[in-house]
Amino acid sequence: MRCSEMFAPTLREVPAEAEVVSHQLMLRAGMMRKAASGMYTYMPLAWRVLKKIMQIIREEMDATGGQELLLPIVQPAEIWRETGRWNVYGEEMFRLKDRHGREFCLGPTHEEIITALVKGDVRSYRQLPLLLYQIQDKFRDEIRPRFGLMRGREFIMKDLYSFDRDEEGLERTYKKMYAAYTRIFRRCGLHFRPVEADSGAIGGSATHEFMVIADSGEAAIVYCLNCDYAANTEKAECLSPEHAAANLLALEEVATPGQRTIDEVAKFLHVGPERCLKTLFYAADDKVVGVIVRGDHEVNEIKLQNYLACVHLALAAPETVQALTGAPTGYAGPVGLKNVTLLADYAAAAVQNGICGANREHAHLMNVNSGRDYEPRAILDLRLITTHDPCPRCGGEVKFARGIEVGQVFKLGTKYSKALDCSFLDEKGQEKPIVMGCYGIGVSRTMAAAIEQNSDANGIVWPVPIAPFHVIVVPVSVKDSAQMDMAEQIYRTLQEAGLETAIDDRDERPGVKFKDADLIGYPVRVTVGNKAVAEGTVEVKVRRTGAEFKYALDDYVRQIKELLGNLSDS
RNA sequence: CGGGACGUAGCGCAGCUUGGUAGCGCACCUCGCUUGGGACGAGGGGGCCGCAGGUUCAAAUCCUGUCGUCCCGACCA
Repeated sequence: MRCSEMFAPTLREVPAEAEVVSHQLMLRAGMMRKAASGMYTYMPLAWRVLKKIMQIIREEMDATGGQELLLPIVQPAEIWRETGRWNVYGEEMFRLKDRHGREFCLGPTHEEIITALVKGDVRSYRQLPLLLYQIQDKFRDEIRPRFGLMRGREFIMKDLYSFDRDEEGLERTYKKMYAAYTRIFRRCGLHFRPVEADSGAIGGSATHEFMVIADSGEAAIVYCLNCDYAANTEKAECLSPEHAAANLLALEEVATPGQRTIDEVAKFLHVGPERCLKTLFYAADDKVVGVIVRGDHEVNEIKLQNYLACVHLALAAPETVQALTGAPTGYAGPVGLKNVTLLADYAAAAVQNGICGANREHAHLMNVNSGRDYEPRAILDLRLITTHDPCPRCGGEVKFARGIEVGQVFKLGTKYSKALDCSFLDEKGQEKPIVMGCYGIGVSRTMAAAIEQNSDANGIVWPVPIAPFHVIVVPVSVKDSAQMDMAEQIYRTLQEAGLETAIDDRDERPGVKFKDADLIGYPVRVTVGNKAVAEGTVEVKVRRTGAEFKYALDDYVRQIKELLGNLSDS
């Protein structure tokens, strides 16, 4: 590729709209432009990267027995109504009507339509297992698109759906896909971690997310320093603490004028926040529930929602709290509360002689004990894990990290096959629902995640396997025919050797070309200037390390290949 | 959906308070000069100031509405 012909308009300045580094650099490197909020055009350089990522995915999916197909983007409402998700998906789904007034959506995911397909054409256990996948654009009308490709409204996704005859089959498929995902992200050159996750709206049982570790990630994960446990904090289990016997003191009301928050109350009464009980009220669909956690803990709404099996969950309005407790927010407590279901977190119920709101303004209760002073409907794990918690597997120390979710593997079970009546006949002629799994990879997000993880002050530092080109040849002056002849010669030779090579034949000053090369992130740069011509050597600079080498004319191809190989391994 | 901010040339911005018909840097075009990390000189092209109303002799500037974009939030009483 000749840079003089390449459509990759680079920008010196950072567009004001870009916040995260991947977004800034892709705009600056001339890789993408915005069409609308959350919707982007992928320009040639980005498309080369995306094709490489997709190629890696295809190879690994095919190796696992997957077969690629292409499903419609526009899907009829009918099949979504059958699974109940036409309503569950809510505002996040792009909806449209055809000229006859029939309803459709732009596919946010494809479980429905693929299940409908398989239902029509799979009859026998002999046709199972079946692994079908597709790579294409998906649409989700995010509340708030942000961070460029990280959370777009149109994005490229790979989805594989598996159809097995039973749970054992699903388990085998799941393990194969998990292994394939590990290979895919490793091949992309990413630093990542699979974590246990919550299955969320899609439903199903076991699920893992593949997280690219990056501080800009939207997801918080927790991992154990001792064993290989790692989980999304939404999912991470908190163990029930050991119950220690203690002297239960008499309940006592104290005046706490103007002290509303846990911090204020704890400081005012000279106790740690772990002695306090935080009582929150949630509106769960059309009911209200009270949730008690320790003062230094936070409610995990995912766990709460899963327990309640509700569709909508949000903190109750202050007026609701006032009506239930008879006090303004800040003075709520479980003691004496009627007419509301109370749930307590393990750690909260274990607090002895604790402190909580008295359900009267400017007053709190001391020496509150679960079982004596209040009786929750249930005591369970309802909070977010902290770094003070032990690893739920081995008891070791846990740490937090942030991650970008680039892939997720799900055991769906029979949720969709039952809803859509997708079944097969086994050897005995018995009809059974197909057991499903689904496995997604955010392709465009993976590209962004790769940049989040691989950039410096000068621009992108592509991992070799997904770099748009391997090598850029930069003649210092295109007006110098000796330089140009040598550059062209090297360019042709590298191409013939199978390396994806670009030559910056633009009539620009060398500084401009070097800056652009760094920005775009070619892993290896060959500079052809007077020195190279005079010495008859090939000057090579490695983008990632900045290391420079001089190679002999009869050996540089091998050397560059070796360099690229070493870069891929690290 | 709530809060904040912003829409002026491809990009980054000034001008708006104190209305008088638009400017700077980069990019782009031409010529010269230059060529090892975003040169320099000269000349040039490009904007109905997001859009629609209103006020006014006159609106980028004031008012109203609307659309778009970005950030924070939609959570811990």
